[in-house]
Amino acid sequence: MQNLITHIKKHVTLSEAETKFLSSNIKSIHVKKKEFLLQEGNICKANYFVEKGLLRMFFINEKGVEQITQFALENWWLSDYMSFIMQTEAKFYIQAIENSEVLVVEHHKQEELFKQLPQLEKYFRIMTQRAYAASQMRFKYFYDYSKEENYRLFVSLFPKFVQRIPQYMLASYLGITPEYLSELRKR
Amino acid sequence: MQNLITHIKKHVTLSEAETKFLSSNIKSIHVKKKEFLLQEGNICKANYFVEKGLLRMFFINEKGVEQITQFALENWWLSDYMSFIMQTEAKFYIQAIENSEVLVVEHHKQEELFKQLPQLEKYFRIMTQRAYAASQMRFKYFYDYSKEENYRLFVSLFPKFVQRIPQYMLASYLGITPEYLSELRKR
DNA sequence: GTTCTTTCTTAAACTAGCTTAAGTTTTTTC
DNA sequence: GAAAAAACTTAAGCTAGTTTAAGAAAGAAC
Repeated sequence: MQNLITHIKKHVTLSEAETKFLSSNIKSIHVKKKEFLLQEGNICKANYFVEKGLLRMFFINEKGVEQITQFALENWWLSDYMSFIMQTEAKFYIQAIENSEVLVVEHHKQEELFKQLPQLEKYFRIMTQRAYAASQMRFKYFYDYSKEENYRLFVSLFPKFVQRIPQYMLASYLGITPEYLSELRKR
Repeated sequence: MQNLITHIKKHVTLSEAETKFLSSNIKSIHVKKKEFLLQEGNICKANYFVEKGLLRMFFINEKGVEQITQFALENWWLSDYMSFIMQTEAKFYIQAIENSEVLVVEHHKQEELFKQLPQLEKYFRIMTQRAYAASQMRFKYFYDYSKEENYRLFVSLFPKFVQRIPQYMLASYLGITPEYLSELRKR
C-alpha cells in the first residue's frame, strides 16, 4: 500500500490516523498472470491501483478478437469507468499480464472514504483530470499519425515497456494485426 | 449562468451566498461563430462551459488539414486539459461553430473556488469521471467499428446534432475524408 | 531434453478508405 | 439578386493495412 500512500501525499495531506482509516478501507490483493479482475457483462465493482505489476483492459470485438484499449503500470489507476460510476454492465475485461499486486477501492467504500476524507475528492479529481488529459492527447495521435508512425512513436516513448509485453499485445493496442506489426519491425 | 448553477446543484449543494460567490468568479461571454477561445501554442487559461451554442476542438495535422477531436454542446465542459492543468502550450484550437454563450472558469480562479467551495471538488471530479468514461467508450468504438459503421452509429445516436454541423466537420470528427463520407451517404 | 503451446514471421491476394481533379450546389456577402 | 466563397458530389486510380495460410522460433510443462 506504500506506493499509493506516497502518491496521494504528493497531492493532498493525510494524517497518521487518516492514513490508517484509508488503509483499512482498501483491499490489497495478489493477481496471478492471466487472472481476471473484471469480465464483460459483470458490474465493475472497484477502481484498481497497480502497486506492482501490469494490467491490461480489452474487449472482444465483433470478429471475436481481443482488442486492448489500455495498459496499467505501477502507480496507475484502471477501471471500466462507465461501468464503475453508473454501476452498469461492463463492456471490458481487466486482466493481469504479469503477477501483480493490486489495490482495490470498492465503489461503496469509495463513497465512505469521500465522506470521511474529503481531501480525497481533490486527489481523485486530479487523477481523473490527468487520465482525461492523456486520453485527449491519445486521440490526437490516433487521428494525426498513421499506424506505422504510431508504432514508432510508441516504441520511442516507452522502449522499456515494449520489452515487457508480447508483440501481439502491442499490435492489438495499436489497432493493427500482428502480421503487419511484424512487417513494420522488419523495415 | 443558470444552466451551470442548475447543473452543479444536481450534484452538490450550494447556498445562496455560495452561488453568488461562484457567479462572481465566473465570466460569461458571447462568442461569435468562427471566433476562437484557444489557439495552438497559447496556454489554455480556462475551462469552458457551454450555456448555449456549439464549440469544436481541433488541431492542424501534418498535412495542414483541420482534425476535429471533440464537439461541445449545451451543458458540456470543454478544454485542452493537458494545457489547462499543466499550464503548458496548447496543442488544440477551440472555436465556436455557432454564436454561443460560454462560461469561463479561469485556472487561477478555479483554485480559489476550490478553496472557498470545497464541494466543487466533488462536482468537477464527477464531471471529469464522466468525460473520461465517455472517452473510454469512444476508444472502444474507434477500435471496434469500421469508419462506415462509426458513421452510421453516430447518425443513429445523434440525428439532431448531425443537422447542426456541416458534413465536412462530421467527416473530420469521424477521421474520414469528406469525399468518402459523401460516398457513404449515397449507399 | 522432448513435447506442446504460444508467439512471431513471410508472402501473396485483397479491400477499405484516400487522392486527385472536375463539376455542382448551397451559403454568404455586398 | 449577382458574384464570390464555401460546401458537397462523382468517379477513376491508388495505397496502407488486412486476410489467409503455412512455417519457424521461442517458452512452458512434464
